[in-house]
Amino acid sequence: MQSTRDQILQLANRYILEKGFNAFSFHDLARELGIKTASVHYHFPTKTALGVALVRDYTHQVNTLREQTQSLPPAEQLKAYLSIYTRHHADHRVCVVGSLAPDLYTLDPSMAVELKKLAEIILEWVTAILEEGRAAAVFQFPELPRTRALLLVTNMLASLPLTRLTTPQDFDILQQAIVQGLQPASSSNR
Amino acid sequence: MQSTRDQILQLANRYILEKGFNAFSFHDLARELGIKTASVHYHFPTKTALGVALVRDYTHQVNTLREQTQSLPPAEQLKAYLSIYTRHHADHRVCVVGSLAPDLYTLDPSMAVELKKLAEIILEWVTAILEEGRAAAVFQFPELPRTRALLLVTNMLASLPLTRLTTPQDFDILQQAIVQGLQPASSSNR
DNA sequence: GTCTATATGATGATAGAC
DNA sequence: GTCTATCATCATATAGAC
Repeated sequence: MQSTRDQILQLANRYILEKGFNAFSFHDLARELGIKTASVHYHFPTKTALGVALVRDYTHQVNTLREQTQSLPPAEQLKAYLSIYTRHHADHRVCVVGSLAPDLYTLDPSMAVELKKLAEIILEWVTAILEEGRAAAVFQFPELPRTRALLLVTNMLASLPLTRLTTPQDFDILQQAIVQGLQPASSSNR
Repeated sequence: MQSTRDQILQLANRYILEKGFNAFSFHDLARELGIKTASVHYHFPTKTALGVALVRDYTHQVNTLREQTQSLPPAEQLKAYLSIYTRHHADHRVCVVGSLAPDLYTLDPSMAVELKKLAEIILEWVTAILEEGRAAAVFQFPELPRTRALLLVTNMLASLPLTRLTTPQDFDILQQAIVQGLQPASSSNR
């Protein structure tokens, strides 16, 4: 059985990833959960408080996934990272960073801070995967690991909104190209 | 002298790229232009009408830039494309697609249609640049041109929101890596 | 083209009863 | 924890005068 707090968090997460932080209200949450807006305010005094809790939650999930996969081979770690976006894509959603970053200047500073932390955590994780993969000779790339991580993360971040405009297949094409681009190449690489 | 209509369009464009479509109102526009909301409604009956005009405007600018640069060498054409994002980055803005695509499911269908057209136009343009560059042996890459265009465009789309979270220098690092990654390589390529 | 005035509904948030 | 009731504010939009 899920607490009301968790139900609110989960539903708000869905709204943010589907419509954006500025396009849902406490009334939307209350209606869908069969409660009143005052009850939502009991669990989260302000919308900003809800937003902060949500980003922290997401950050925690990312950290957990990293820990759970850190002893796997680099290629599997990368798969785990990419699987986040595969799931979002299947649900026609974008990711938290992709949703909130464009709205950054409309967010309360307390939310912005959490979002920046999340972005750093993701970048650091991907950088570490790439470094380990290159050291093990299962990945090959000419850039600095962090630079390649920036390329990879921006690919994934934008793949979700962009392929809602083109075609869902483009998402699979993108993920495949990213994996192949890291392959130690016979002759030419990505 | 700029018409009121054009002033509204320009200001709305700024708001969308800085805060998102769902985070500015006709009152914001009116206040900053020293007019009343009813006057804004005279030029654009609905917010959706304003949004449609805005995306069409942006599409027109992209088309113009493509035409103006189509007889230049591929590397210069690519620079022209990348310069769009360089300018947005300097202004702490995202691009139209990067701003509106995450909000897609909150937009009126008439806006969504224009946005999808814009995305296709950009992808087609970049694909053409990459094809021409590879034919002229100034670019090298193993993917299909359209696949590489997807990679390149997602890099640029997400670079603007993401580097507002990390550091502005990351934007330059990204653009440089993209250009270098297309270089016909001595040994290893991107 | 721009204004005043107004309608209508949504939004974030709070006080206090149960 | 959840409710009713209420508030102030804001948003989109329209009618009609100037």
